[in-house]
Amino acid sequence: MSEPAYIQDIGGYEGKTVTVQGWVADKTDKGKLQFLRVRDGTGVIQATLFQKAVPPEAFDLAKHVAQESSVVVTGEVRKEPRAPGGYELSVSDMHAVQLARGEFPITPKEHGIEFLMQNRHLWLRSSRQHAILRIRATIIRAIRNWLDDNGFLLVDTPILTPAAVEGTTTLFETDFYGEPAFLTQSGQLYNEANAMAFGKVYCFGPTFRAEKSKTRRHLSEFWMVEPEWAFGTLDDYMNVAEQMVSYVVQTVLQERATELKALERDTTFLEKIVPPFPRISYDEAVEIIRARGDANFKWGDDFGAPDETLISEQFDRPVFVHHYPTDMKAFYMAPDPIRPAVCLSADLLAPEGYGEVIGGGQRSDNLEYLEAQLLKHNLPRAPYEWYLDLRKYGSVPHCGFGLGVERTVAWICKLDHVRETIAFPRMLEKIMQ
RNA sequence: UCCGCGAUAGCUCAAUCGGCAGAGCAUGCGGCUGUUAACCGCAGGGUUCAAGGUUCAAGUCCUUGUCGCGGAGCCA
Repeated sequence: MSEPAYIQDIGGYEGKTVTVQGWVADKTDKGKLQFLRVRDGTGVIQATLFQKAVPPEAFDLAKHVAQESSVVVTGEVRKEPRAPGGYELSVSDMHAVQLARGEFPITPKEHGIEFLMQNRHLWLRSSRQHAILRIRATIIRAIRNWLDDNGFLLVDTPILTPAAVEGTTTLFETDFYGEPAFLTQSGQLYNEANAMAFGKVYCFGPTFRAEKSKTRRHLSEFWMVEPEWAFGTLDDYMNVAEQMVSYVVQTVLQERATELKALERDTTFLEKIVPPFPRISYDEAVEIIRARGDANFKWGDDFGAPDETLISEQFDRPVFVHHYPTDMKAFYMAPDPIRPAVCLSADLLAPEGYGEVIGGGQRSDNLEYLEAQLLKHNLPRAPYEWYLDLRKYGSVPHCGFGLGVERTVAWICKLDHVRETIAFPRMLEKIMQ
């Protein structure tokens, strides 16, 4: 038996005979000549079988093998400009591991989204999904690398939580030994405890929101990275976030050019993603909306999707919108000391209409203010007692933010919908595979 | 939760005014030594989402329901 090889390394085997183990992605029958496109998860290579060059059983197999049958193909690696990828396998022998039973649902032709989502477990085998999920993996690795290299310690926060962080209507409830427990909406409050212990920390994990949101930017289960650090201010947060996001985008440009090209992503937009990012206040954002969109937009209202698009369209880079009205944001956001009606928060809006990819800001370090905020938001004190402790024992200014992985992937890949950015999306009231 | 659109062959879709259920792709068989969205020929393939109603006649019109898609609100 010849040397086993992965398709991604095939260029290093030119002139040698190798064995590729994979699946039949596609084929062309030319009579006495068969072309198979074989996929092994690392890539696709064209395997060419001439009738007189292979055993009769192998040729018969190639002629009749159905799409997505698993096969082992042995042949000589040849440089071949006519083949996709530039290399081709001149097959000397081939056998099947398992012949696909019946027709593979996902053909090289077009399909509707409903059908594709029903067959998500099989759709993952297609080249477009490969490109997206490889870029996702690179984005996650780049985020981790940047944080690890910049002094942030990974301290993961719990997924099962006893109480709501920001209200209860959007929580998934579970039965925890007979007591209600909720799937986490954010690691934020725990992050603050960790930041007071370790200085600079981050958590990275799944997050759950039972929101009745049925849009192209919402998932019920999504991944979020949340850095949090002591002695950090609103400006520090924006500096860190723009460095991290720029690093992520540049890493994808360097390492995933093939995948971006497969997605037909215009990378000129991505190449511009370098610090500094423009920063505007909520007040200024309202002016933009009033001037170019809704003239009657009320100060204190949250931005809708069209408003966010309008704002982000004014810039060629992601834009921070800071100093939101205090009443609009979570109870723990620090109010501006000079103008308490606004708080030291900022969201990062991605370009090209992708909306909010980061939310964050400076947290209040004041015990009395937080006690008052709990009352104002009708939150019970007992579950937050430990959180208030953080303001009793060496409270310091601190800040942090949360970046939504799926929205970031959708933006960088320029996808219509976040459902393709994760292998098995969990969407509103829908859980299939 | 609200608004809009849709459901016909395995898939993507067509079917005029209410009048014989169609195409392309996929599949099967045959042909072809450079295909790569191949090409050429032949063949098979239908509870028109469900239930009810109007009609001589319903894929088409009406009612209800189910599911899907798009958008809004809310959020990352």
